[in-house]
Amino acid sequence: MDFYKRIAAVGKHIPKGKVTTYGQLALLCGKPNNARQVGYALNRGRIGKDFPAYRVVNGQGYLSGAAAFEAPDMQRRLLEADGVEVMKNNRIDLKVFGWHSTIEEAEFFYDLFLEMGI
DNA sequence: TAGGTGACGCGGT
DNA sequence: CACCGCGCCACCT
Repeated sequence: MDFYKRIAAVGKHIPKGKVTTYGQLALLCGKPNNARQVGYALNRGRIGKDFPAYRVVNGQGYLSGAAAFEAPDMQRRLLEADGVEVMKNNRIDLKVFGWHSTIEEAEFFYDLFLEMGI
């Protein structure tokens, strides 16, 4: 299993106007205890330039990776361009903008990984 | 090879 | 809300 390739594959399905979390990506990729590695991979650019890293926040809705973008407010501006409301404290209301993936989607990705051989 | 690190997460105080 | 501790684990020294 190639964790990083899986992350890249899932990233293409995060809906515009929604955000996901490190933990949820790890879960969908089959490693529920590897949320830290998702952050690590993004920080080190291991996923790929086309991956929408700005749509990933931590479990509390905070833009914990904002400092790693080209500009400190880059992630915020990209999200607002998506129609996502970012609060003053650099936080997002996950109840409203969180991507709540379903069991069906989890199974979809499981099958996708199988097809892709990753 | 042994330890330190961290875009994490959860539970407790 | 703010801390804090702990479990987690691929990567780096």
